[in-house]
Amino acid sequence: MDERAPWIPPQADALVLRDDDLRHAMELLFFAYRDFTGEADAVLSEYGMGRAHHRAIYFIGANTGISVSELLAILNITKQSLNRVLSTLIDEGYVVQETDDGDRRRRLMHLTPKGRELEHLLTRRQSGRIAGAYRDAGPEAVEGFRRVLFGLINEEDRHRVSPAASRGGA
Amino acid sequence: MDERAPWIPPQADALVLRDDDLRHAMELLFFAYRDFTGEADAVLSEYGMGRAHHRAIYFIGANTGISVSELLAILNITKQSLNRVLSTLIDEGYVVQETDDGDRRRRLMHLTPKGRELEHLLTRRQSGRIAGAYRDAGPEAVEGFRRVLFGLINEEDRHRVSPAASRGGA
DNA sequence: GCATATAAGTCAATAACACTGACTTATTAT
DNA sequence: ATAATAAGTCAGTGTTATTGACTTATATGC
Repeated sequence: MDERAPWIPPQADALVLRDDDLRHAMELLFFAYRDFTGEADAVLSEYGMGRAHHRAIYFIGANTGISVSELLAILNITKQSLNRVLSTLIDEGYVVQETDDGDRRRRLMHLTPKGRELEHLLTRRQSGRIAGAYRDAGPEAVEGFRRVLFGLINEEDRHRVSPAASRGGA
Repeated sequence: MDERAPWIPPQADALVLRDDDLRHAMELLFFAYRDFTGEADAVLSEYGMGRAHHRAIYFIGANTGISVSELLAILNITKQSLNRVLSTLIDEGYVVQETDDGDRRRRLMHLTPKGRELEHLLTRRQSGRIAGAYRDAGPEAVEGFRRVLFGLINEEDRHRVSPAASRGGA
C-alpha cells in the first residue's frame, strides 16, 4: 500500500506537504481549539451550562433575529439537541423568541440584556487569547491564519462566517 | 460597563482589533474545527468508535512508546475516561502495551499494524482537507496560520506540538 | 377550500464522552 | 518498612448528542 500522500497532486512549484506537516497542522488545531474552548468552560459551569449553551448564545448574539432552523443549520445538530439548550436559555431569560410577522411559523430569536451580558462575559477571556496570539504573530500572519482556516471550512458553509473588520491591513 | 475591548493595550502601530475581528476569528475556529473533525467521524462510526478513540490512536501513533500518564496529560481527560477508550483499542488489537524495562510500573504503548492502518485511514481525509487549504492559501499564509494557532495554545503545552517538516519554505 | 409542505416543539429511549470518588495492585523510592 | 507513583477498576452521575415518532400552527399550491 502506497502510504506517501496520495492526496497531493504534485503540481507546479506547489509547496511540498509531508506527513510531518499534516501532523503538525492537526496538532495545532487540536491543542488550539482545546485551549480556546476550555477558556469559557469554567465560566459556563458556574452557570450550570455547557459548551452547547455557549454556542447557542454566541450565534444568536451574532445573528440577531435568527430563526430556529437557521441556528440548527449553523450548529449542525438536531432539533432535539438544540431544544434542551434553547429552552433553558429562554426559561432563564437569556434569549427571547418572537413570532416573525412575515411568516408566523418562524420564531426569531435575540439575546436579552442579560443574555448579552453573559455573552460578553464568556467571550471576554477568549477574546484576550485571540488578541494576544494576533499581536504576537503580526498582521500578515493573521491574514494567513484567516485564509487557511477559511479554506478548511466546507464550501457550502463559508458564507456563514461573518466578515472581519480589518482585512489585509498593514 | 465599558464594552470596548479592554484587552487590547493600544500600543505602537499594532493592528487594531475590533469586535468584528474577534468574532470572525472565533467563527473561523468553530467552523473549521467542526468540519475538520467531522471528516473522520463517518469512518469512526463504521468501527463503532468515536472521536475519543481517534485522539488516542492519533497520539499513540505520533508518540510511539508513550506512557498512560503522558497520554492523559496530552488529552486532558481523566484516567477513567481514557480507560474506556483504551481498553477497547487494546481488546480489538489496535494498540499494544508493554511494560517499561526501566520502570516496570509504566506501560508503554504503540500501534499495531492494524492500528497504524486505521490511523492512516482516519487521517487520510483530514490530510486532504489540510493539503487543499494549504495549497489554496499559499506558503506565507501557512506560516501565519501556524504562528497564530501556536499562540493560541497554552504556553505550558506548546512543547507538545510536534515540529513541522517545512518551515517557512518558499 | 383542501391537501401538502414547512417551522417549531415535544416525548421517549439510547449512546458517547466526560466527570467525581473510592479503591486495589504493582513497583519504585526514601 | 513506609510512602509515593503508575496503572487499573468499580460505581454513580451529567452533558451533549443521537434516532424515531408525533403534535401544533402556519403557509402554499392547486
